[in-house]
Amino acid sequence: MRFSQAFIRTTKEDPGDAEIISHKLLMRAGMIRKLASGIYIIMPLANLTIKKIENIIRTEMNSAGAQEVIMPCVLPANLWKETGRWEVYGSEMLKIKDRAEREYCFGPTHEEVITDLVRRDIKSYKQLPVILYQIQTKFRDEIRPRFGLMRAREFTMKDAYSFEASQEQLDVNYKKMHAAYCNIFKRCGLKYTVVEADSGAIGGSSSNEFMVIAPSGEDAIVYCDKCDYSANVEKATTKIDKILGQAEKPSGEKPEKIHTPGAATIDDLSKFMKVPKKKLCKILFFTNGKAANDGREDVVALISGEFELNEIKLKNYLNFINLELIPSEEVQKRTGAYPGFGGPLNLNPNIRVIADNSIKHISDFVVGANEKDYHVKNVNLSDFKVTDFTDLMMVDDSHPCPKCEGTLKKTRGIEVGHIFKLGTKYSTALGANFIDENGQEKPIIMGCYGIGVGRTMQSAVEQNNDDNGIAWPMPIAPFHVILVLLNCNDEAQKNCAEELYEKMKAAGVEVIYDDRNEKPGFKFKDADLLGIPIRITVGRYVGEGKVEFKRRLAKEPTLIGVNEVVDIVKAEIAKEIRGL
RNA sequence: CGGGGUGUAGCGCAGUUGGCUAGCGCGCUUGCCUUGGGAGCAAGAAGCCGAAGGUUCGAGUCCUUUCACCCCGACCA
Repeated sequence: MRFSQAFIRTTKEDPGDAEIISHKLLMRAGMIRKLASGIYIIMPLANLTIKKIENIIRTEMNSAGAQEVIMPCVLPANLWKETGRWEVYGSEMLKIKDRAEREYCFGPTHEEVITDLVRRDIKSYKQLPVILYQIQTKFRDEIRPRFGLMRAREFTMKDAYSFEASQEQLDVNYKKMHAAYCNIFKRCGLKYTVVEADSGAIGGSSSNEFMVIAPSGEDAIVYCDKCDYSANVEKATTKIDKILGQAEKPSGEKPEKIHTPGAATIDDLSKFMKVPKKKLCKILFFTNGKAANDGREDVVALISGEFELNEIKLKNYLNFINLELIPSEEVQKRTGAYPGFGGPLNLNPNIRVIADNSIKHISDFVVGANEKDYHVKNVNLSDFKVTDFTDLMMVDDSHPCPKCEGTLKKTRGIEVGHIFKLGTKYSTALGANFIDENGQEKPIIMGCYGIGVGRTMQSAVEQNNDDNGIAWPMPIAPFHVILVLLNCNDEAQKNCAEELYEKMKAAGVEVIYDDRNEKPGFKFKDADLLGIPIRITVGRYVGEGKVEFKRRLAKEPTLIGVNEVVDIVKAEIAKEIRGL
């Protein structure tokens, strides 16, 4: 490709609406353009990278035994109503109607469609297992799109679905997919980690996320400094007894009301009463948010003041679709607690009280008195009712590893892939059954596996850049080589560059040839911004039969012979693409 | 949806207490000049100041409504 003819427009300045480096660089390099909030145009240069990522995904999926299909992006409502997700998925689903007022949505995910497909065509265990995948456009009407392709509303996703006759088969396929994902992200040149994850709205039993480590990541993850444990904080656990110790025997002293004027937060109260945070009982008030006459349920959550409450864990435990805080002005009426000075004593008798396991590890603790400016000390578990104990705590940096004697470290990640063991959630809902070897009808067991293609591209930029621009990993670079002709008016240089361009093309090297009549500095800046891994500069050494070879992140170029260029370049490319 | 902010040329921005002809930088066009890290000079094109309504002799500027976009939170590949 000649740069002079390429549809590439770079800018010197950062766009006004980009926040993170990868978004700025993709915009400045002219690789993506915004059409509307969360809706982007993939420009020709970015498309080359996208296609490379897709092909890496394809080869890995195919070699894991998956078969590519293409499902529609406009999906009829009836399937979604069958599984109940027409309502559950909520306003994130873009719903549309055709001319006959029939309802559709723009597919946010494809479990319903693929399960419907399979239930029609698979009847016997002999047809199982099977894995299908597609690379296709999804639309999710995100509450808040941001960071360019990182959280777009319209985006390209590779979604794969596996169908099995037994849990063992699912385990095998899940492992295959796990391995394929590792290969994919490795080949894309990403530094990533696999974490235990919450399965969220998709559902299912266990799941893993593939996280690209980056400070701009939207997810907090923890990993052990000694073993291989790592998890999304949404899911992470720890050893509470290593933090809090075992509960001491209650002192036997009676609960006693204490005047604590203005001490409405854990920090204030801890200082005021000179009691460690862990011996304060934090109380929070949640609801599933429905209207009072429409199945609304309020709950009270308790946790030691040492910890933060993990709302995801609570939401999952309660099996709520929605979890929100009760507005503080309504807390008293609905729960019997006084906000700021709330406690588990004398709550409304029919309200559910869910306590974090940490409460079991403390004794003679302090709770709110449900009265302004008062708390109660010397309280123990026997003094109030708890409906259920469960794990509700938010694991944090330096907490103990749940699996070994190590310590957890916290960092941030970008979720580029997510794999789930779905089980029979969708097959049961849609009646996707098969006959097993004993003639018994059973629901098909399923797994599903997603990769954000655009997000993967942008993550690669987020991890591979410097002050001058992008530095693409070789396997996903839009071009491997940028050939820079420094002075268009110099016949010797021009002839040399033209000849090299033709030779490289003939040798199958993916090369962009900067033949524009611009000054050298201008061209170098663009070459760096675009992030092409190898730069060949045709300049002042042409007379000596030499040109300059420079890797994108190298400080200085090295001189190589004009006749060596093709071989050197090909070797360099092969090394990195094969090496990964 | 709650909170905060921004809409002025393709991009990045300035425009004060309302004032006459709306500016700057980058980019774009033409010419000259120039060729090792986003050169210089000259000439030029390009704007319904997001939209609608209002106040006023007069609105980019004040008021009302509305739309779009961005940031912080809950959601996700």
